[in-house]
Amino acid sequence: MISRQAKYALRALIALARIKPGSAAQTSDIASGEKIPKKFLEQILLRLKNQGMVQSRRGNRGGYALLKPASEITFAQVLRTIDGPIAPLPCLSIIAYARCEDCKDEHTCEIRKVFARVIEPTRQVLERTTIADAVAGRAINIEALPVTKQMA
Amino acid sequence: MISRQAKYALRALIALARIKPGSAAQTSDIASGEKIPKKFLEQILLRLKNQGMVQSRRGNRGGYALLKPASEITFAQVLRTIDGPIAPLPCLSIIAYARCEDCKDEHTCEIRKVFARVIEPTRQVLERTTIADAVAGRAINIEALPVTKQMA
DNA sequence: ATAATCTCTACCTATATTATAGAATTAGTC
DNA sequence: GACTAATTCTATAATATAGGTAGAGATTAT
Repeated sequence: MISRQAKYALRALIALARIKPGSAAQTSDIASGEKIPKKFLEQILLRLKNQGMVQSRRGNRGGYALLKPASEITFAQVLRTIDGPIAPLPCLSIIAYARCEDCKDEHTCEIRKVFARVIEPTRQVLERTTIADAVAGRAINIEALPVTKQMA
Repeated sequence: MISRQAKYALRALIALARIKPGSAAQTSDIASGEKIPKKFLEQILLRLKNQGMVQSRRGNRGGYALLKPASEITFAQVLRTIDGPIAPLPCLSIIAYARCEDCKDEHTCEIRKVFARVIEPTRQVLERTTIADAVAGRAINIEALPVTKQMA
């Protein structure tokens, strides 16, 4: 399960992608429009800002706007920013690899092999699907994805 | 990330699948062999027993053994027993479906659509891979999986 | 009997999740 | 310049989850 926070982040980014380019949306508007607790959303937007996904303007008539084009913000980036690694095992994580302390041999670990097969298509989808895709209502078709070889 | 408990459960089941049929393995042996805290493993085996995956004998020379053939215990079953739903969103769960309270319309939710694509191949692998596969060292090849249509 | 083992319940600690509160800062507007 | 509306930042809190420990009780083989 992804966290509620991650879901909120995706919804907020989608909302920001929908506003007129050049304009900004205020936290309150997004919060009420998406039914997200306002002060909670503030923190989420702040994290997205620190990651360089959105920009903000303070003060009267301030608000948030996307910093990068929606087509360059992937679901994977958002999930990694909010929830951390996408991988089901530490030893399969790209952004936070860690050896399983209790694993005898990573290369022969059968559990790892199974989850390597699991995470592969997941990454394919999450890294190729962007906020723009979500806004446009075109989720990537899994059948169109090239099949890649097993990870090393 | 799957929980450590789930990883322990999988390893314990694999260990049980390796012992001589008809015999039993004791918690202590599995615990030391797999580097799992013994009392923690006890609880895990108990849960697996209550789910009908393993059987136990108490008292002197007691222990655990698989109740079902290893080829009939899937990774998905184990994960669901220990960690709960496999789905990334409540609204995509088979075993614990729940509407997202803050979702306007489930059928047009773009986030849901994306994660529906994500969970599909994951389920394919986890529901087809068994403890026997892991023991035999043959993880299912993702390329061999039939591609299915999008979920409704 | 007794020793070994599973069974069951309770407990504990640390961390993550999901928020809420409020003061500080900034920027537009009158 | 004062006012107001907004973000920024930090702190706090309630709740849940994860990971593990403890120990009494039940059961079985010897």
